[in-house]
Amino acid sequence: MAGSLQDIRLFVAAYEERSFTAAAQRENATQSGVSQHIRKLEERFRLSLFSRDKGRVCPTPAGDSYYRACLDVLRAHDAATKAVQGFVGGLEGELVVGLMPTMTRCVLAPALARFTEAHPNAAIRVVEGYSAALTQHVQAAELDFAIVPGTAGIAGVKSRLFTRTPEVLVASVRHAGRRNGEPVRTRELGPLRLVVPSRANTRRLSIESYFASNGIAIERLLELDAMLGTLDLVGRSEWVAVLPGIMMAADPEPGMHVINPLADPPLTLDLVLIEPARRILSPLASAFLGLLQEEAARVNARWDVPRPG
Amino acid sequence: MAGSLQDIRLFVAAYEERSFTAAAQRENATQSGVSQHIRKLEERFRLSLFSRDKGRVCPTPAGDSYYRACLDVLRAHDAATKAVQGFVGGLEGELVVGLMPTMTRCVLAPALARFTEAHPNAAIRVVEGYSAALTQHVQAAELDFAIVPGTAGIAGVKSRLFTRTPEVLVASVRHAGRRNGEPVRTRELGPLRLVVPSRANTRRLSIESYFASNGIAIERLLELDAMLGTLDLVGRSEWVAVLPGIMMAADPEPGMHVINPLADPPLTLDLVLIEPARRILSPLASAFLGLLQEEAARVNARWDVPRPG
DNA sequence: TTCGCGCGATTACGAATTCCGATGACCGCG
DNA sequence: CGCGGTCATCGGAATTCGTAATCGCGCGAA
Repeated sequence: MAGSLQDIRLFVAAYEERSFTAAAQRENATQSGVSQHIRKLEERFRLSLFSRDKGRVCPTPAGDSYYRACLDVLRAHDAATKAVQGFVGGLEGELVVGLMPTMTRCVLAPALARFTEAHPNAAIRVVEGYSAALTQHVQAAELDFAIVPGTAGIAGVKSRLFTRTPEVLVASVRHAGRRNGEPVRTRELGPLRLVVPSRANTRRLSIESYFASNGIAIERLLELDAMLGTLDLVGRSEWVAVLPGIMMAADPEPGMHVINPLADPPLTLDLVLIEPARRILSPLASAFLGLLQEEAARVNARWDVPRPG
Repeated sequence: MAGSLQDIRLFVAAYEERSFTAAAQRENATQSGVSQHIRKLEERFRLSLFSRDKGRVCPTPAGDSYYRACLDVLRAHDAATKAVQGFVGGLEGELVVGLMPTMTRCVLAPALARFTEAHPNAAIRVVEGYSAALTQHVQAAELDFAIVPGTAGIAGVKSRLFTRTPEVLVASVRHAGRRNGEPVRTRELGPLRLVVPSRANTRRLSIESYFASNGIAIERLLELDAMLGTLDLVGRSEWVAVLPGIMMAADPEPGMHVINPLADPPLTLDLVLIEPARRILSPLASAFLGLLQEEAARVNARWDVPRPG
């Protein structure tokens, strides 16, 4: 009842060769097969595609028209095949990972680009969130894994160090008297207007204790959980913030911020990988994790202090 | 090895329904069949088109891409089917007819238009020629039929009257003092500069004898076998010609010629249909002949003289 | 004219494919 | 834990497909 591609292939061959026999050879079939297929078409359409008299086969007007249309079909089929071939190679499957904004700002994009390139037929979904929400999702095994700030162990969640990144001081280029990139000594810091995350955020505690134990005066404290808002405020005012270096490697608005790693002593942030304890990382998850780790290392290298000697 | 349209149909249905079972119902197949077809595709491409986990099928990126390409294939196939459906109805076959210029000037075009409309899948070829050549081709059975001026019987050729058309006097609108269309009496004709066909043409004899037996003076005689040239010459000079009315019903350059049927007595030309004696007219040939005859009658009516009373 | 020769149509039969129905595994839900 | 839904799988039936052999026809050579 319904047409098949073989009909069309053989018809096209017969049309182009002007011979059933030649068409059969070209298409690795037999003259009889070609004849049958074309007869099937003619019966379905209730009209003849070829005129067979005088020993030669030559197309009728309907055959001419059908031939041109059939070329489109074959071209489309070829295109479909080629389209899908672009997805071969690489791993397959689905992947959902949770990342905190610290990771999504600089590291995610290049890792994602390499991942989709290497595994075109993998479906990946990234959810951005803070540690509490991400940990919860990992517990529920709704995420293959997540990257969060180092925390205490949690039931049902397996964790290990993902990377360590220096915390950096971020200030406006117009108000800070420092050169971008060079380490800043704590004793050189005057009284600061400091933007910090809320107490729900793990980093808040370490930042406060760092400033306290190094005797740095804090002129004012502003609690802000919005990362984009923090960066904007810092860029336009005398407020400064302490942020993970891994997210400040590339400034989307160059020249707006001055970024200086905290040195003497340094303050670092540990990012840990958490995954559902009951599962093991899928090959796809491992692949993406590897890429994330490579990109994280590349970005962290930006803040490597040249050692003396 | 090679893809089939059924693969594509079922894949598309499964993609759109997001369910093998629903796809099977839609395509009048079984869930098992759908599953097998899609597995076949996936094995050929060596990648998965659907992700089957958690009880639902959802397309992979490759599946998405393949789906879009498959729509093009199905559209193209539909277009091919519809294209050929435009040719159903009417007769089929091949037809070669021979016509003299007398027929091709006014009668052929409308007959051809109606013919191709009514029999879209028929292949028709018209060869233009003069009676000798056409008769020869009919003898050789290379033509289904031909229309030629009435002649004596010829071996191997069956003939019968096709139509009778009045001969008309054609002159330049600038040199003739007559109104277009009205009959001209022989005695009103002064000495003429007359263009005639060569002696090979059947009409030459009848034209000469007509002028002789009606005592019309011929100032000069010009032998011209080129029909287009004759018309052009007549349109631009004092030369006149006698031509079959059936070919002068529509003047391609209106206002150039004055055309007057010869009356008192009238001169007419008999056109006869000739066909190979050993064959009978194919249905296609009959159909075209009928149309030619209708159009000839319509054109001849242009010269009907309103009868008194 | 007659005789091959080439080409397509037709037929019958064996092979391959497709299709179907039943069964099994899996998941979410009650 | 059973229930209803899904898809995968399997074996056999039905269909399609390819093949070989044969026939008819037109053409060209003898």
